[in-house]
Formats: sequence, C-alpha cells, structure tokens
Amino acid sequence: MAERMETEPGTEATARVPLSRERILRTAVELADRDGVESLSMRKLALEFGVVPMALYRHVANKEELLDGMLDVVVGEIDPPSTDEDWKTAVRDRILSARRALLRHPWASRVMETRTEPTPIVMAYMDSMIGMFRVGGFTIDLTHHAMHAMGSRLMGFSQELFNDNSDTPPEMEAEMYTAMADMYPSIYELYLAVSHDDASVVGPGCDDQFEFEFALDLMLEGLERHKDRVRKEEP
Amino acid sequence: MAERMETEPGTEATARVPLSRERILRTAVELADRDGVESLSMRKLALEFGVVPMALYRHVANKEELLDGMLDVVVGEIDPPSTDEDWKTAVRDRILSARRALLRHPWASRVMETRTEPTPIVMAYMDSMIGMFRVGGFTIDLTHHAMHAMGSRLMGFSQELFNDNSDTPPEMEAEMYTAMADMYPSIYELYLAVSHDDASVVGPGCDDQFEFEFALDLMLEGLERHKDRVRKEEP
DNA sequence: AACCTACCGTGTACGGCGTACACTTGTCAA
DNA sequence: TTGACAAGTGTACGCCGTACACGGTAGGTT
Repeated sequence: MAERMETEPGTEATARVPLSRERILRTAVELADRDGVESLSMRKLALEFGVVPMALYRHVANKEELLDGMLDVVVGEIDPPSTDEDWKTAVRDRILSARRALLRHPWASRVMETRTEPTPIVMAYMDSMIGMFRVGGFTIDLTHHAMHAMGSRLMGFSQELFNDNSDTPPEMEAEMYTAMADMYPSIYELYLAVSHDDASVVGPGCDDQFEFEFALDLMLEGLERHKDRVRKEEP
Repeated sequence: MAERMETEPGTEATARVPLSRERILRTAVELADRDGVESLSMRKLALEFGVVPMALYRHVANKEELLDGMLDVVVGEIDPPSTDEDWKTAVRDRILSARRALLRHPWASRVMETRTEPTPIVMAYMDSMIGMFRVGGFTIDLTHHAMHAMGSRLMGFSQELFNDNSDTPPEMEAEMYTAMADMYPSIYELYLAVSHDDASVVGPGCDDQFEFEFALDLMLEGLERHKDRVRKEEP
C-alpha cells in the first residue's frame, strides 16, 4: 500500500517501487530505531514493503547479512576525519562523531558486539582511524596499543553500565536507593553525591556525555605522554 | 538417563536428582561454555536433565531470568577485593580477576550487554568496586568519574574489536592481508609491524593480555594524577 | 510473432523457539 | 485415609529464519 506509486492519477495500474538492498537496509534501520532491534524480524520487515518475507532474500543473503548492512549504514554516518587539526582533536572529534551516530541508533552498539567479522566499511573506518594516529606522529607500535586501548570508545560508545532506562518514576527511584543503603553503602553514597550535585547537570542523574569525554581525555592524555616519552628516548 | 541415580544395583527403581535453580544455572553455564550461548535453548537445557522443557519454569521465571542467573554465576567467580594492598594494585588485581572470569565464559560479556537491570549480585560487585576507590582516598566525585571511565574494563573485558576467531588458516591470513594492502594501507602497516614483532609474543598476532593491561594502566595512572591534583588543590 | 532466458517476487512448508495452561504424579502432614 | 501441595508432564499456540519449487513479466533473439 504505502509502497505503491500511482503512474497516472485515478488509474488502477500501480507499480511497486522495486526492492533493493539499499532500501531494505534503510528501512530496517528505521524499524530498529523505532521498535528496537529485538523485535526486528524478516517477516515484519517484509510486511513494511507489502511483500512476502522470502522476497528479501533476493537482496540480502540472510538475517546476519542484514544486520551487517544495517551497521554499515550507521558507520556510514560517522564524519570523515578532519585534516587540518592536530591528531588529538582530530581523533577526539571523530570519536565523538561516532558516538553521536551510535546514540542515534541505540541498538547498533549491541549488534556490533555480536559480529564476528568486520565488514569492509567497518574495516575502512578502522583503517582511517589508524591513519590518524600515524600522521599524528605515533609509532606503529604505539598506534597498535592505542587502537586496543581505545577499545569500545573507538566505536563511539562505552558501556553505560546499565543505562538508566528503568520504567520506575524518579520519586520511587529515590526510595529504592535509600532502601538499598544498608545493602550497598557505596552505591548509596555515590547516588547521594550525584543526585545532590544538580548544579552541573540538568536534574539529578549523571551527565553521560561528560563522563564519556572524561574517560576519552584520560586515554588521550595518557597516549600523548607515551608518545612524547618515546620521542625523548630516541632523539 | 545421565541424571538418574541407582538406589540399589540391578534394581529398576531409580531416583532423579531433583532439579533446582542452582543445578539449572550451573548446567546452563556449562552448556553455553561448550556450545555457545546462541545455541542455548530452554529445550536443549531441559534435555540435558532428561526433563520436559516446562519443568525448568518451576525454578526460573523465563529465559531472561535464566541468563541473569548465569551471569551471577560468572560474577560469583570474581575474587573478592584484597584488603592489604594500595588502591591501585587492589583495583588492578580485581579487574584482572574479573577479566579471567569472563575469558572463561566468553559468552558472558556479550550477554551482559543485553541486560537492562543489574541483578543484586552484580550490584554488590559494583558496590564493592566503588568502595575500593573510596578507601583508596578518592573523592566521591572522582570515584563517580572513575567508575564511568573504567567502563567495560570494570567488568573485566574490553572489546577485542573483532576477536580473531576466523576459521582461515594463518598462511591464508597473510595472503588476505597483503591483498588488502591497497584498500586498507594503515591496517596493512599495522599488521606487518605486529606479525614481524615475534619477540615479545608467541607467534604472530597480538598479545591481548598485554593490550588489556596497557589500557588499564593508562586509565589507572590518569586517575591517579587526577586524585593527586585534587589533593594539592585543597591542602 | 514466437520463443527463450533472467530476474524478481510468491506460496508452501519445515523445524526450532519461548511459554501459557491444564494435567498427573509423588510426598508427606493431619 | 485423605487431602493439600509441589514437581514434572503433555499439548498447543504463535512466533521465528529460511529451503525450495513455482509463476509472472520484461527484454532480447530468432
């Protein structure tokens, strides 16, 4: 229905917009954004096109390949590296761009975890990231360590370690925490500190973006020190 | 069959070892270790006990709760914090213990990603980790940032960023990389450096353990500097 | 005009999954 | 003896991914 184009107004003759790998991937991403990747099935996706499930298999080999393709769409949204900045801000900006892409598609990081082989597009992303360290003056060894060290941050996310998506209302959450004070004293103490420190954050809770950048800068500064150390040792 | 106990030799009278939440969780962990968590199903798990699938539901509410319980088993294998060391080595040791637990059960980190709410056991782990920073002299704010910064490392793993579990033999892998040299020059350069640097590593490839500790120490040193900086500012 | 050939979507079917719900069976206290 | 309760059973439902044989349609060749 939604996928028909009237060739002439008032005519019964209609033509489907033909399926294509691109269209399938884009729609799958939208569906996952809207309803969550868990509920994405080949059958529902086909329904979205008004088409029988097996029709999709002309364009993607199977569901795994569909997921790979969806990740490619997301990775494709990451900005290319800037060329007129020092390595540190260039890497920083790019990683924050990756993070933005993955926040737009919250399922993506979880799906990324399940992949065993990178697609060419992901490979290209890694490659250019390695290149950024290299032109920044990193030795190949330090670049290697840096890539490992950045770990998940390279893909623009780090565990939010239980993203606070609970469906409990805030006032009840406070109650819950005070009830836990005996059992988990340190968590409680941290909760108190964070929830009373409303100055820097809008409302109680923590500023994920700040935390992400804190960790990122910790790593970047550490890497910079390593780099300079190596420089001094081989004058 | 395997789950029967002969009460008397030669007698047909046999008694099942009764099901229990503990036994179910342990067996599920073994099954996931052996065949991968993807292929773990309630039906196969029941089969392992020679029991009908629905029997399991007397002991675990549903599959989600089963997975939660399995993670609890894994987290239960993490050593408790040592009390007679400085914070840095204590935190370091504990995280490496967590990493060992998660390497023993490679499915665990992936499943952890899919959880939305922590179990009490995971909460307790977090709590005691927070406590380690606190007794180490961290302010509550810095502790907060530290917990976020350690991110996945707190759970003992960081992305291995495409664990090299490919089923291609090593000699073909070399070929593959050289074929990719034009497309991904930086990856190729890195590959060359790593595969020729056999001195520190047994065989070509990279020493994941070394990389993990490199990143870990980068973070710990960065955190230490932050801590000392705060100290000096408020004498 | 007749026919061949590719391609692309269809229809049917299979085996596997999680789990709801009603049932039997075994155990033990009253 | 009975009756309650817990533990395991059997059946069934609605999902899922996808193998496989089929039909229709457009374009090129004869």
